[in-house]
Amino acid sequence: MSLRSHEDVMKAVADPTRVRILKILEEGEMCVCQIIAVIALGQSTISKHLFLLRAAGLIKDRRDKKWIHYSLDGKSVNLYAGPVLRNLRKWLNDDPLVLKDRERAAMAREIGPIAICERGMSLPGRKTARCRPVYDRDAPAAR
Amino acid sequence: MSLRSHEDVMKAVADPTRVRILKILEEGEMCVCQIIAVIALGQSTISKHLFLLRAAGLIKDRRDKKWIHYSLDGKSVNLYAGPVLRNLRKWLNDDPLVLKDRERAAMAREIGPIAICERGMSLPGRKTARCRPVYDRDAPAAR
DNA sequence: CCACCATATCGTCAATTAACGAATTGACAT
DNA sequence: ATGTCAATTCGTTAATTGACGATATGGTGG
Repeated sequence: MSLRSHEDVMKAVADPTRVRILKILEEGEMCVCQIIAVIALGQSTISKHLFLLRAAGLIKDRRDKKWIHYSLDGKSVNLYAGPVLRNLRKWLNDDPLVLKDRERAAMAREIGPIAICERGMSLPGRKTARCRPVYDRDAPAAR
Repeated sequence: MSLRSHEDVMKAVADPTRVRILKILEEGEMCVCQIIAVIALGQSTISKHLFLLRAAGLIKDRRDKKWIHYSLDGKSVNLYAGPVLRNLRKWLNDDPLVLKDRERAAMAREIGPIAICERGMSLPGRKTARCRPVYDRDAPAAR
């Protein structure tokens, strides 16, 4: 446990997309297809993010039938993972994007993996506009 | 205080060089030329790192005569800075590179800014070999 | 034991980042 | 006022990163 593993964890939580994933996992485990639907980025992109989060010891996975469910790793081998997850739980709970993700995550949980995969890993969303919440670092501060 | 400022702080501590700087500042404030001598990277490189750490609210600066002294920012405006600094204080205290930096920092403090600047911002070091402690992410685990 | 399909991996591209040396800045001290 | 010099900013380069679409993998369920 030294600079190396510290770097892994900090780099993992330095990316807003990965933080968004961690924040929706706070509510409970989720399968990959659901995470893809909520975050609305390419499947390979999400897969890579999950790989990095797991490599950092922040999340763990479990297979159930055709689906792989990810969840926060409560007892990580990485010394730094626990405290970081505990801080995160207290933080960002009023961030607009995190809130929106939570809503979408709730929807994804209701719908369930089967229906989400059938729909091509997307959420219902509004009929007209493409509804994909994105993180824009340079967006004006929340209203 | 949301994803944006969280990102700033986490990105700041995701870089091992910046962590090394924070760890030597734990022992007390230091002027730029001393930090350069301890970390042994280019002057402009260190200056950039200090800029990012300050932008993240992790450190603050103070001018004394010709020298600018940096120190950990105990009461940062960035909500995330305090907890992160507090964690860091507990962490990495047995990392080989951090330990070596501490020795060099002690030396730099003894010598003082004046002498260090005269020496071209370097520490005495062993007579023969170029003695520059570097972080190698892929180095075999510490002996 | 085979086909399917959820997930992982690969290859590519654009954007970001960390390093360097050179040029600039600006406070101090004459 | 002005030269000095510690520190910052600039410009370049190589390495890393995040995104994508296409392809590969391997567990499930027939």
